[in-house]
Amino acid sequence: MTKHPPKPSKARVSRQQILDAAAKCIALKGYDATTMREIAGTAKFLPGSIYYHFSSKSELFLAVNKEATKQIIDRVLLNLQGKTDPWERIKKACTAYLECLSEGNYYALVALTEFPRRRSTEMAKSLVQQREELEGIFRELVDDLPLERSINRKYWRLSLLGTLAWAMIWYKNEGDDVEHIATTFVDLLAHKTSS
Amino acid sequence: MTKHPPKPSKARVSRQQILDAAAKCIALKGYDATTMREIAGTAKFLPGSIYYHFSSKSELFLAVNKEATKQIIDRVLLNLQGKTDPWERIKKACTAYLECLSEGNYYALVALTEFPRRRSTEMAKSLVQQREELEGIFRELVDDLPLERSINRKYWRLSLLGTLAWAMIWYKNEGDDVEHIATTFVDLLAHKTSS
Amino acid sequence: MTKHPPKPSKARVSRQQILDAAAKCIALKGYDATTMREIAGTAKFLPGSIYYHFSSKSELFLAVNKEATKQIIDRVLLNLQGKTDPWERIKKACTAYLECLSEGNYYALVALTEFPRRRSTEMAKSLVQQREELEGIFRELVDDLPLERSINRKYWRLSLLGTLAWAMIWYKNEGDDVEHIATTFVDLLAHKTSS
Amino acid sequence: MTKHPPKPSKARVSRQQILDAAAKCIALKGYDATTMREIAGTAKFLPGSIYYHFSSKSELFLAVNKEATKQIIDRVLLNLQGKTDPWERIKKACTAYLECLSEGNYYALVALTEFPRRRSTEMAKSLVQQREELEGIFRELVDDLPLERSINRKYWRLSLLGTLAWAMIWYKNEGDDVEHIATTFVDLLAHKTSS
DNA sequence: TATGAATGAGCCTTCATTCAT
DNA sequence: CATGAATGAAGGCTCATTCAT
Repeated sequence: MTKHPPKPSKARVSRQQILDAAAKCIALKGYDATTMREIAGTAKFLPGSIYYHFSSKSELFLAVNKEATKQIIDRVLLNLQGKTDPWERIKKACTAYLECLSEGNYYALVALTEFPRRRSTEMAKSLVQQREELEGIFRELVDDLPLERSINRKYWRLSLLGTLAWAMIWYKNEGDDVEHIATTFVDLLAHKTSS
Repeated sequence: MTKHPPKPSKARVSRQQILDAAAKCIALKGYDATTMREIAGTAKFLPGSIYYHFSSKSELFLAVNKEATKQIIDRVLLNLQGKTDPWERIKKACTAYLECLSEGNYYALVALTEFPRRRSTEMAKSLVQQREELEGIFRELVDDLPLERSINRKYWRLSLLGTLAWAMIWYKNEGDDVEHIATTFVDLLAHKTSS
Repeated sequence: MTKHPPKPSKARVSRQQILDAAAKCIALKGYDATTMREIAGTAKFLPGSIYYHFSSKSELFLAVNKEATKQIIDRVLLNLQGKTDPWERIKKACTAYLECLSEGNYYALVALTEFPRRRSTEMAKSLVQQREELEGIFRELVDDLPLERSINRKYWRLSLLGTLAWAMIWYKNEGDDVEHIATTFVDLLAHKTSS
Repeated sequence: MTKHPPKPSKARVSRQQILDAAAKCIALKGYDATTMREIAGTAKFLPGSIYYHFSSKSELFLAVNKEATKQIIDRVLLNLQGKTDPWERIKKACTAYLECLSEGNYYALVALTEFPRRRSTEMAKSLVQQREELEGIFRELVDDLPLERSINRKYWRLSLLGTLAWAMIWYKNEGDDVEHIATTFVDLLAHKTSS
């Protein structure tokens, strides 16, 4: 007997539309500069309608952020499936991360550009919490690497994460594919010459 | 004949106060969430008074950003004085960069957290332009490094800049001094073991 | 042949629930500050459902007010049953009036606190009309009193009604019972010393 | 040397205009149904301008209420000047009270129609506090009356206040002058025949 | 009958900006 | 130079109401 997928009620569909619209707007203009009217317009709703699905702008934002980290994590886990070599695993994870930054996926951009520091204490806490699982995965991946004993794994990891995050600043969808870039970055830190 | 320091007219003093206040506010809450009233309040002016010194919010922001990059650049150049060894030079530059991120200097934080992408085309152009000189310095420093031929200097530089920028996310003014951190990061990419 | 009580159809029950909820909300916060959502919530309905029973907020309000005056009138008439002495009759009427103001009966509170003056002409007319029967009863009761010829019965009545209405401002359900209070008030105006 | 009255700065004038407009709107439609836009329009300001003088709708309302009680109190005290006979004094006070209810004075109407019970705890406290001074004056006036020992002064006072407050419901600016009405009311309770 | 979902007007408030003084 | 006062557009959010199911 097969398990039925949850019936996509009208509400669920609308929620998704709004979420997508919010992700796009926030990714492009930032949370503060994004208006509920814009989000509504992008989702083809009227302004008031959003509030049937989300009780406030901040709640909507938190939902977008949650979805964003979920998408990155899912992509990373997908890329890791069946891989066992530690170096290959971390390269695959980085590839996933960069794939998420490819144009068109606004969620990931939100997760990387909205700094918790700027939000209210309460929101900040939620944001940090949501991001923690992702960071945890990278921590494990780095811990599994056969690095020379003298190397500080914490800084190694921070360097890699910074390198990846910075890609959102300079990466344009032209030429170099993300897998190559990811490999190159890991190799730079791995003290190997990239292939 | 001695060189007179620029006479600190009342206007210049006020300008500086406003600039400082704006830097602080924008660093802490972001450009969009910062109001002219807040800036005025922080600088102990009334909102209208700002407009004697800056014609608009965006102009004020641009001025802050200019000052921000200037401060980083000055600090980097200061640290480079008298240094000739390429590895020492890049480490010193990184140290300067991280020093600027230390708590208390709001300017640097502005330069790193306000993404041009989010601004109008015109503002974005100005922002990118203002940051270019700083990037140029790092480009030269990297170009001067005796890296193995197989290494892609562009990605090497991007990795380093990302690593440094990411520090604003995790760096807290506790324990480890910035010089040590900077050295560690360069060594990680330099294929050396940090001391 | 027995008289069947009106069959409590589901609709009638719902109607009553909504009416009660509306009375409570309006009594506590006033018509303008009461939302259909609150009423629905209090009645354990969804907002849209109210509109099956009442075509608009104002219609619902009018229905509440009608019920409110009906309840006061019924109570007054009940208290008057079998009484023939004019002074006793008016005291009993006042007692009924004050009883209705006792905590728990939100209807009466609505009738006393929602001033027609504030409503649209049309609504105001309805409200005044609904209240007229009650006022008429008091007019008759006062007319039946053996007052000295020099006394202006209109002002006497207005004074009594004002006195009673004002009770909603200061009356707390503590100590003195309403019958005693009612008697006292009538005696004050009757030029007698209350017992 | 005469004392200069405080120079009516522009701000003070504006404040008064807004206050007057608010009093009128709130008197006619009630606090909840009155919008800041209406108040602004009535005062010939733009909506945003109000907030230069009052930080919120509720603060504005509290200011109106304060002014309202002040006006009634001032009028009462004025009418009491030079009067020493207790009966004459209370009649004069009632006259003042009714004068304030005359059409055109919207402040007094606000004070009588906006029940603290319906406001937030904080606002309610302010409202009650503001009204207390007025009530205190009437308490003293009643205490000074040579009433028969058997009469409960508290209920006597409450009856008079209710009688006066109720006037706002039925009083129309036609015919009978307020002094006559006030006298009549006091006489009704005073066990005298009105002149 | 009742509900889930959407509507669009309207509310309180804030904002960057202006300008006479 | 700086301010007090005003502006008017826009922002987040709520509301009475509707209607297909």
